[in-house]
Amino acid sequence: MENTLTHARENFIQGMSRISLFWGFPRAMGALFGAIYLSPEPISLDVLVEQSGVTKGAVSTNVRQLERLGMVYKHIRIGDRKNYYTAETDFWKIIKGILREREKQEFDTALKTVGLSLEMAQSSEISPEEAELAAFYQQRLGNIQRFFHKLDNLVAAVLTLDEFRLSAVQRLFGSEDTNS
Amino acid sequence: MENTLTHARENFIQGMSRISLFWGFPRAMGALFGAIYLSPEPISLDVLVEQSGVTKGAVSTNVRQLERLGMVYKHIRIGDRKNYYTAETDFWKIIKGILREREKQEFDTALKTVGLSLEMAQSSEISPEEAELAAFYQQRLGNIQRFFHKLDNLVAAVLTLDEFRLSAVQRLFGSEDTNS
DNA sequence: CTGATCGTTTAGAATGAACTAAACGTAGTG
DNA sequence: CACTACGTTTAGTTCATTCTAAACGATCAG
Repeated sequence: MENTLTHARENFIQGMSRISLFWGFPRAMGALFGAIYLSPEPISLDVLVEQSGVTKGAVSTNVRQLERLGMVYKHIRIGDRKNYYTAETDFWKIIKGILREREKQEFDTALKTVGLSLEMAQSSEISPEEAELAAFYQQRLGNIQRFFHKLDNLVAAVLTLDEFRLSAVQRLFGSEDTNS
Repeated sequence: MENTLTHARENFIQGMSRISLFWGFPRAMGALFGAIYLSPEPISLDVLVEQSGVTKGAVSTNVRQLERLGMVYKHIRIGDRKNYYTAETDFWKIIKGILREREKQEFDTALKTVGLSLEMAQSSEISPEEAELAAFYQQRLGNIQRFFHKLDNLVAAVLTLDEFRLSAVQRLFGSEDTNS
């Protein structure tokens, strides 16, 4: 336990918990990914329990989430009832997976809602004395709708980038490695 | 209440609540921004209470958050103790503000944590029999550190884009307005 | 068939954030 | 100087999510 590498791992796992939480995932998910990522061989559920400090049930649940997001992979060995996990090491791929998973879907419902309000504001049942307000609504709702479309397209565009083009884009803008 | 425009507004406010929640903000924040955004004139706190269905205390708190994020502006009228608010309509500016506010800071702490673990893994106090594992840790931690740096730079790059260049970038990739 | 060892599921507890309601302070008004 | 009309703060409650612990079911070994 007073091992330096163990400390490094524990610190990393803790950091990944924070990050996970920040991105709206359960704390345990980050911790588990951290542990799996720092395992040189496929890691089993019981070792995960020990290294991450998460109970068995939670490990079972959260590891499945990770799998669903394409962040880890399950390995089954013949004649061995344990499950072993390895981490996806292509982070860019992970990001893309997550964006696809949640951002996309949420964007659609957002657009649908704004669209509905916009339709209402364009409705013919609006009395003359409200015409001015209706025009204002139409303008504002139209603007936000266009913006969401733009953002949606931007995200979609980013999703088409592969690792190679990503670097290219970054070089395009700047300040690569200005520190340390 | 059976007014069409009112329905449009209520639907929009509700949608903004969802979005707010999704981005990790309180539900009330989105609702309030929605109400302010759809007000043709600077809107006062009591009207906000009425339109958003949020209580006075919460309005006071959340509206200040919105102000801090640069999403709304406070207007004071001489000889009038009420506060009036208007919405920032440049959404790109808003996004940038939010990114600066949270993403940036969180990225820094993430990088610091990974850096610390990496240092530990490079420590000289590591026994020979752990050398192999240490090398593995160094590799993995180095990789994730580089990735975070890349991502950080990417976000920073996006933050430098103004409305004009943004459109240019989007046109660069694609599918502008393929629907509706 | 029995026992042991897995992973999964579930019911309940704990945690933390956000909302409500009410008290508070303050600034204008008559 | 009261009185009223504001915005702010706070204490307590509600609510949703996540974690734990334990029961469960299934699979493999002997």
